[in-house]
Amino acid sequence: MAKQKKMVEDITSMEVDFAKWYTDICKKAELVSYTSVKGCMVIRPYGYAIWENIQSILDGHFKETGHENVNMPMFIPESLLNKEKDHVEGFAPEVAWVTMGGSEPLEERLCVRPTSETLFCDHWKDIVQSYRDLPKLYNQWVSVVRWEKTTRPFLRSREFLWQEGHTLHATAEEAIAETEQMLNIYADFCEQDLAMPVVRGKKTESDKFAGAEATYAIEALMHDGKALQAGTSHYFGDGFAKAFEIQFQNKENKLQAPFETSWGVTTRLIGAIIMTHGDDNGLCLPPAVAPIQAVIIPVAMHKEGVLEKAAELRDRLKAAGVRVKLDDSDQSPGWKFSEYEMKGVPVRIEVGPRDIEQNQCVLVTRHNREKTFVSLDDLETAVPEKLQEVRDGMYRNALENRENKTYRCKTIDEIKTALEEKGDGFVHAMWCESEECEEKVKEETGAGSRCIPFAQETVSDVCVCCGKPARTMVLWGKAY
RNA sequence: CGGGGUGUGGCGAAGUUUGGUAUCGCGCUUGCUUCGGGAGCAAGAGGCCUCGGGUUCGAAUCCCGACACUCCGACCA
Repeated sequence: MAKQKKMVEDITSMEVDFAKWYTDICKKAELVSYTSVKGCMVIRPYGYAIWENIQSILDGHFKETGHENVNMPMFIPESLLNKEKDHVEGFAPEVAWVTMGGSEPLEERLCVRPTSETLFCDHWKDIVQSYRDLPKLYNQWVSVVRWEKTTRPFLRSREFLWQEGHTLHATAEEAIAETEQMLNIYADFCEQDLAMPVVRGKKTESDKFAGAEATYAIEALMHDGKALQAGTSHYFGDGFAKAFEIQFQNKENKLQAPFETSWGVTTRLIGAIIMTHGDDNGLCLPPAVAPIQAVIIPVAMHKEGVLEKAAELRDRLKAAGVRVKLDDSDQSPGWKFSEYEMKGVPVRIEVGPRDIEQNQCVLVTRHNREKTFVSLDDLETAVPEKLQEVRDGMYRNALENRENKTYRCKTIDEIKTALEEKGDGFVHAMWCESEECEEKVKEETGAGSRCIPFAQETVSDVCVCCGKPARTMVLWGKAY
């Protein structure tokens, strides 16, 4: 893409300072605002509307696959959190504690949920007796708290919004299938609706969720070459069930522990959208989740008939199912062009007296700024077509960026050279499956193991680190 | 949690070295003229200078402390 003239002077250029560019977008596009508590942010209406769209699409998929929504309390008694050993050890360093009720100290302190496995287990213990009670396919849309040391809007905040699915099954096979199904729902959603290519894979032993038998994840590559985990799905085996004494009678009339899964995506997805698609003019939103899919900007709107025509177009598009906004505020057209570009609205529609005379309007797509003239008669079909074009174009750009920044390396030196010369990115390299080698690669190159991709390829026969026979190909990268 | 940087109307900054009426640009309000890539003129409104303690006749400015933001590492969705 040709280098575009920078129109919004207030946004720091990506190339100058990517981190500052990111926070500029978050503030200028009115997605978030800071509060007086470190790491806690206001998600403003425009940012929250993106989340609502993410929610409604995913929630639909959850319901289609038989899940029900519930709501668990936000407090977990310390004794409950302590029941699964690996789980506590994983989360203890970052939980917030409630120790007082009013002015009275509590008998037992309560943790503000960092995740709710323990609550679901404690509940299931009471309600599951028979194989007929299974499976339990639950989900909740809530916020959780993790006392992070370094915080950034959407990417790492102390309180964040997410959905956490928790399911309980009679057999391991069924639970494993559930884990895979949910990972695929996430991956398809990211690729189709967020126009963001992801790598599906399994986390290494050292990187899996606290208490899990296996953790699966989708990994995306941001514009600056850093990796971002966009969603996870865990298989717990019967470890939690045993720790929490959940038992059911199977068809053979024997007591048995059930098998469990959990899976989640968070508001971090909004950060992923920003860093995958944004440019120096601002946000660029995938049409499926854009709060405004098309904005109508009347030109010379004081002239007779312009506003009326614009309002008519708005009503027609609304009836056609497009999330459309008519901006009839008294800012100049040029100001509005920049404003909605910064806010990432996928399609802009310009209508002025000249257009009306010729029964046409101008459609401009955000991701490439291409202009096309369209007959007003065809608007209801032309706009949805453009939205699809934007999604496809955004996906192609993101995929191209990822391909350009994916390196295949046979030695640690090759990794170092690639990252240094071509910039941060994904590295495909072989691994012997020893934790020492995993650790050493991270220490020497800065790139940790992101996952073991399902789509394997053979870069070499030997481990990138120790030279012993390789067992798997790992996706490496510097992570957010 | 370790190391740097910053904190002044909504936003971005000057002023801090050398203590003395809080300044500029953008934005905001009102009016008129404009309108196909951030319009022009005119008149206005808006500030316990992050917070808490000191020093001083007097503190945005000096001293001590807290908090927040931010960048670089370690940990993490």
